Amino acid sequence: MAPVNQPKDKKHEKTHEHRSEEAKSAGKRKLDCEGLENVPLAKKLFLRKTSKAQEKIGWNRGGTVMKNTRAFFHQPKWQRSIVHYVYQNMLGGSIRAQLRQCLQLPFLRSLTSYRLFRTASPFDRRVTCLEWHPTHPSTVAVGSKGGDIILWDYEVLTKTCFIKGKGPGDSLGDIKFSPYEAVKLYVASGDGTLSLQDLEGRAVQVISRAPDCGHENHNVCCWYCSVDVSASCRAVVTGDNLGNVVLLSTSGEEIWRLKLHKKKVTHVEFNSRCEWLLATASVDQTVKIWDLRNIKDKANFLHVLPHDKPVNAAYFSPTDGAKLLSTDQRNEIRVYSCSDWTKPQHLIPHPHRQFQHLTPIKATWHPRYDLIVVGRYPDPKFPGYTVNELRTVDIFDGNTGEMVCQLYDPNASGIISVSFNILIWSREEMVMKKQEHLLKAMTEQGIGSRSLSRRGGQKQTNPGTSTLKAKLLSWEVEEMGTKPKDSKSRGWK
DNA sequence: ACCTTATGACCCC
DNA sequence: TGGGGTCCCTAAGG
Repeated sequence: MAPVNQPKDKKHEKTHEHRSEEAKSAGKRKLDCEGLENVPLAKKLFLRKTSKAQEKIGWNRGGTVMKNTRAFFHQPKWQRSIVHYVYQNMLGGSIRAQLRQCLQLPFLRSLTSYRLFRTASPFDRRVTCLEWHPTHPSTVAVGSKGGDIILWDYEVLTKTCFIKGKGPGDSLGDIKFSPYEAVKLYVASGDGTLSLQDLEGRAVQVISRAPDCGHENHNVCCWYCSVDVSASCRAVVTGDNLGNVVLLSTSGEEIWRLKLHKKKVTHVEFNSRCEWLLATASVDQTVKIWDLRNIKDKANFLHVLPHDKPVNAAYFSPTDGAKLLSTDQRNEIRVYSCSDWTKPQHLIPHPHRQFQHLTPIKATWHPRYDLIVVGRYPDPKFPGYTVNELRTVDIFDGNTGEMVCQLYDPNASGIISVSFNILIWSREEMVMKKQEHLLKAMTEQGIGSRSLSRRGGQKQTNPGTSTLKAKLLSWEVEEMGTKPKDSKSRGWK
């Protein structure tokens, strides 16, 4: 399935184990490691993209897979055939750059057949952030403008968990799964707190509070906008709307707080392969690369990457941590390489301009290929604009900068970035199969009939499959009984 | 059909 | 450095 706009699966590879000796002692060169052997099996098994292939061939059965996999891994390199790599790829393991390139092609071919699989609109405000579950392949955590968080397994009808937010002012800038306990989420909120939320209902732990501005309405002037967690450093970074970056221990002790940017820090991120490397992005139109071992003030960054507009995000590539993908607030996507931070390797023109009432659009990496996924917001002022230009999800090759695919489904009206609804895409044949499966479950549970009537005006494209599709597309998490009664929902147009 | 609400970024004093 | 006004121009709910 295709990441909608914010897959951010980097944490799959971001965790402790890989950042071993080499990463610790190394500089930039070590970023480019190809090592597949060190990747823990558990990680390989659960990388999101693998799930479909696994299901298809019935290999998704814990113990057996582990054994087989282990056998494969212990083959000497020279004995390995393409089968080994294909298999390894299916399991989500990291692969050599060349092979990744070669496997990318069939993946791209399958991408063109991706269709909307399921949607959910569980919030009364727009979606502001999304994170894939670190180990469960079909589960996402999604945060809203009102502070709500939903944990949703879209392969199953009734598996969700909903944490109600505080409403206005509790806008969630960013969420990250704890690398230690997957039931916990670090949450940066517009109410000024950085907290560790528990998805199983245990008490919320406030990790940090943005400085009090002294006004009546406490904290309204300062709030955290972004978070990241490093398992190996046992550290959390966060950035606020005034340009401060804070480094904390995972339990909340403040290590330092420095004003590293002139304006809002939209994104902070640890590098997955090099534990001391940190990237920050800001509306001050810069991305800065830092050496965590040596941060004193705003001037002693390793590199500045000046942009022409405010920057929404700067993500390290999950494949090797050696590239950085930035999105500005108008029409540029950039790919930088750690081999030369002085200029972007690719400057991709792309319309995704900032608008007050839209969640900022952020180009993100596919978790296993150097592919870039980004929502298009057609702009009459953008060169090449046409009147009927669609609000697609665009996919670019991160190595060439070429656009390789556009996803579009008329059922998903509006701007298809992380914005108003949660959209899950999957391969067409899988969509059919899975929708049938889910529909059967719905009928069995006697819960299929009311969703259609409640939701007028949905456009249907194919009369043959429309009923089925409409039911699943309009299916709301609300009907699973997890949505609070006082929360109004948004349906499909 | 029309109005309201929604804590973004920038410019100016 | 901070408050007020303006512009960017979506989308749902009443």
